[in-house]
Amino acid sequence: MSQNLKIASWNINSVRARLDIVTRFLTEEAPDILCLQETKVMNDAFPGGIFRQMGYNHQVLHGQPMHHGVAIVSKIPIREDDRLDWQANGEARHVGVRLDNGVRLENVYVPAGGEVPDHTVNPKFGQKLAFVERMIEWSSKLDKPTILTGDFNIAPLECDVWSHKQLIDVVSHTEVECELLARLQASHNWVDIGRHFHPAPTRLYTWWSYRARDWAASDRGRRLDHMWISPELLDNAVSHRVAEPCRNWARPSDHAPLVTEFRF
DNA sequence: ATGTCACAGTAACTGTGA
Repeated sequence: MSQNLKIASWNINSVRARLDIVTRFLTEEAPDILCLQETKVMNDAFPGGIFRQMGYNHQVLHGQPMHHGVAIVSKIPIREDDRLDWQANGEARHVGVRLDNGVRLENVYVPAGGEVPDHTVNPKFGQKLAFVERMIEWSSKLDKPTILTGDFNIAPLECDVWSHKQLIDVVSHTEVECELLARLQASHNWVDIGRHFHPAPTRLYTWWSYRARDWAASDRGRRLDHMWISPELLDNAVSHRVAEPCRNWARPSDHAPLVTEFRF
């Protein structure tokens, strides 16, 4: 007996400010599980009742005041596995759960890394690199089929940004970041499910700055959000797409959701 | 490219992070 499972991931840029669009998304898309990043809310102020009304009765929250914060809401049982602190500074950037079928689901919000891609003058950039280094140590020891998703804040391929030439020195697309992400991918032979279903150089942006006068017309996007799976799950993956229209909804997040369907 | 968001502290702004 096979089970269909739809998993979505969305950097929501404040879950409270986005209640209208997140509920619209759940109504239209009806994923079984939604991974959120940048919830920007403490756990006791998380609008869990709204999600419960929509059938998302299983919720694992890892929030903090003001910044960052991740959460997983689900229609099917999820059991909390861990909440790791890959920066060792107390920020809420990861939560991992286990599904009843034994698959792990890891939801991560990698640090943006500040403006200047030089850790000697910008400590945030160093923290971002250290964060991913610790992820590599963790990832290389994983021994269960795992789905790793979230806002990685790195656009790894030339076709993952609107201009490779103009962004090569911009944090999110620098050589050191792209190499680090490649090492993370190699550490578990992760399958980049976005590129599995939409091979390079297909345009597959997930983020567009708020600062553009017309985000869609200029289309200066980057692929910062990702869903990776253990190789043994590849046969279970049915489809994957970026729900780009959500970027055009009223009071949008600057990220669009990822939607992946599995069959187990 | 100083453009646009959200949050919190202090009271219509400023600072921070993105």
